[in-house]
Amino acid sequence: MKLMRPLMHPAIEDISVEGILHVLSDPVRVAIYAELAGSGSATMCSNFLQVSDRSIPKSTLSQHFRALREAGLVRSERHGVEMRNTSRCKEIEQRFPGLLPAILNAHCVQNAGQARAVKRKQAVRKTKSG
Amino acid sequence: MKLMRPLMHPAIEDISVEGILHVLSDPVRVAIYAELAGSGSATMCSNFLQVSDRSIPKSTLSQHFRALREAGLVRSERHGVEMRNTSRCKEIEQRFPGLLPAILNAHCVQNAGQARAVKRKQAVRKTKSG
DNA sequence: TCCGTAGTTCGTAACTTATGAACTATAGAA
DNA sequence: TTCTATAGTTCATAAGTTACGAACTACGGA
Repeated sequence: MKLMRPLMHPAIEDISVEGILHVLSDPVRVAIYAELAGSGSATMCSNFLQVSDRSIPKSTLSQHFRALREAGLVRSERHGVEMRNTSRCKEIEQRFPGLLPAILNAHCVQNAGQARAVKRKQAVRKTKSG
Repeated sequence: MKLMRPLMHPAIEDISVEGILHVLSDPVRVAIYAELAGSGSATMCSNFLQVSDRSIPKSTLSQHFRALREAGLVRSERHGVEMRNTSRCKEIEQRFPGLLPAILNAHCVQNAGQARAVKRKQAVRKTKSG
């Protein structure tokens, strides 16, 4: 009978810039983290994402949360059958001031730019067809 | 006779946060970039690194510079037999304000912390032996 | 005790990265 | 022009990483 390993969280001083950058260099993981740390709710259970985007298998999501946790970006706690994740942004802000805000802001800028590009394309298509 | 492909540089609007984070999540590449963009000289030829750190094979260094270039962090130009690399930090600062300064600063913080940890260990060793 | 839900682990296929050997490209000497 | 040295690139491949389905654990409630 193989048992589940306990959840590992690095101490704040063991969190590395490379680790943070690596974990946030994946589009799914930045999106999760942006939701958690940004405008969204302070806590998020992994299942929320499975419900909102059925395209990501749950084993993959589980690995993404593990990556976020082991890089120190997120604190996870089991509550009954579900897992609650909270951002460790305050701690990280102490160690690496400005890093996470800058990344999240860049992420927003990029998303806004993409949305604008899509609108432009739609407008062009309408002009051609009309 | 296979010829060398031309150097590809993305347009500023095609540079992605994920690409930047991924490329800078490698310790060798952040170190190169920090040297280029930070306190060091504005231009750097790849060979400089081979001379200063013999432990990295030149084919590996070549790939690292290609990664930096294709993520949009660096502009490379061939000058005779050597390659000159310059940071594209001004352009990136326009697109993603504060992102690169925050990463470079975090990198400094981390290096400073590591240096302090090493000194602490040395001090402990001296106390034990003395 | 059995079922359903939430998440984890494992095996493996697909992808990425590092590196040595062989190459291109250029400058300068003979 | 041809030879030689230097700087960097490409290619093959070995080593490492990641994604995902199937089978599992863990917990709550009927």
